Amino acid sequence: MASSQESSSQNHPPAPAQPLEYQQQNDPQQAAAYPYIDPSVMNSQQQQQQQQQQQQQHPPPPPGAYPPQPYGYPLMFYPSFTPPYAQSTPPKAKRAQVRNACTNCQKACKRCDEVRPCTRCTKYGIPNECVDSERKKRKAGIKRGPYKRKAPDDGGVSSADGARTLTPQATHTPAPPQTPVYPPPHPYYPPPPGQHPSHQMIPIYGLAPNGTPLAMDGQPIQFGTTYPYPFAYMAPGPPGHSAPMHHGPESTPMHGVHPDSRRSGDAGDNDVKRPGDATNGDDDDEEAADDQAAGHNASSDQSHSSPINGNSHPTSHPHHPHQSQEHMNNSQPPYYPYSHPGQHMYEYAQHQHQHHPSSGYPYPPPGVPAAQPPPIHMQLQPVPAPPSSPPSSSQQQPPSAATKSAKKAKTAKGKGKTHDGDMSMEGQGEAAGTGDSAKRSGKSGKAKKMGAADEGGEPTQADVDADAAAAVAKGAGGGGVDAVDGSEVAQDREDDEDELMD
DNA sequence: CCTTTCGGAGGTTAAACTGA
DNA sequence: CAGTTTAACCTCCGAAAGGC
Ligand SMILES: [Zn+2]
Ligand SMILES: [Zn+2]
Repeated sequence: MASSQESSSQNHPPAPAQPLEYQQQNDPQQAAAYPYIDPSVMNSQQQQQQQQQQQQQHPPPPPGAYPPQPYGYPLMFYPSFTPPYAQSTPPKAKRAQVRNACTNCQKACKRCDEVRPCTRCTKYGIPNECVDSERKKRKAGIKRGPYKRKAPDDGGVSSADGARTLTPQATHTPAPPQTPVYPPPHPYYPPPPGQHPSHQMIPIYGLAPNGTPLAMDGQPIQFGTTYPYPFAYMAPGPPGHSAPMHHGPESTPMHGVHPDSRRSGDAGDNDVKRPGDATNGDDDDEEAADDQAAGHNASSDQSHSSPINGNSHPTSHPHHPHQSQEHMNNSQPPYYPYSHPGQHMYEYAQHQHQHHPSSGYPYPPPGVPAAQPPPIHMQLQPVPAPPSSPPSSSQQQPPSAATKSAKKAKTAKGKGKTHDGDMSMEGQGEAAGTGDSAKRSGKSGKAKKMGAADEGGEPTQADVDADAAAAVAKGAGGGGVDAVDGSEVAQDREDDEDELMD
């Protein structure tokens, strides 16, 4: 089964009507859009863990329990959820995510895949530069408060100290007393030990022409009212396909938290204190510390802190403030200037120093048809050097390189976007990052297009040409990105750290 | 129009806890 | 010590800003 998809599917209810991107997974030709992760690609540990998780959450249905699915993918619903097809905007399927993006993709903040060289690098003709990004080891020794334990009976979660938290169901379902109660379609699989009945899943055997989910008996499953057995339990997809075996809030790693409420403090229980809150040090403090490290003052950060996150957003995602702060643990020297109190210091750093490598990449390289990428497991062979592309000696410049220099110049100028404070910081960062940009300079500063289209995008000829040019420019230098790229991140980090030290 | 920026949603998984 | 819970760490989508 698709690794990331598998495990991640626990977090989010895939939509009955699969968004195009995700549907494409069924289409070998478009598999790369949302890569199907070949099990063979994932390491045994992954598989093991996934299996483990699956089994923890729900016992697999007996073989042949379900008739063949008209759709290879699961359909499930949260309680009281208006069926997606009844909504104007179908919910998004869960996003597939690789375990570890390659450095190029990471820098570009673009989708990578499990194979190496990754599809993207391959497409850009820089397979040899495709190396796994380094993953930071998780901090150990961080104390947490007592864990909440699930209360099997009431659908609630009780904390060790007696505090109670609502489960997703409780949170998202008003649970009107007079709401009709439907018996679970038969067959269904009993919830795992200790799991609340409301977590049971309904097998959906298909969809009526109008999109109504059908139970095994062919009868439409009622939605739109509180449904006691709201979760669809999708039968496994056809052989060779990765149909998640289970879904639903309970199966998410965030246990008992609706996917939409994962951000702590959401789900209406803002008062519930995370265990970490008690022991982990104050978020604000951390942020402040971070700010300091970043040469900021807290207030400015605050001001630019996302309107959604911190300040005005009515339905702010409380988790985000937290998420952002998690990067600011003062116990750990920041790698980057966190001019953004927000999360994604990684990406942010990238933005600061690299200006989206992606934009520097020709996509696909000249001469390479922009057609559908092959399925991942077939993407191992590097794209032959594009005919029109001069750099025969070296590969094309990675997306990053081309744009970086040009951009850096810009940014350094103080080109401000919306957040002045940030920008100023960014400016500093840029300045500091000069070394890097210098390294990258010498390449054409021409910015290329890729942006939105990105993975699936079709680069214009101009882009391609530009990239080619860039590649040439760079190619002369030899070295290639791999030298630069591989160490780029580390280098950047070092730079940043140095800055911070000051 | 195109590229870049970056806010932030969402996924993964290892460390902390917990109960047996 | 295995199972559970939590959050640290990470990916990358997609809208908005800015430049040409
Ligand atoms: Zn990649
Ligand atoms: Zn790669």
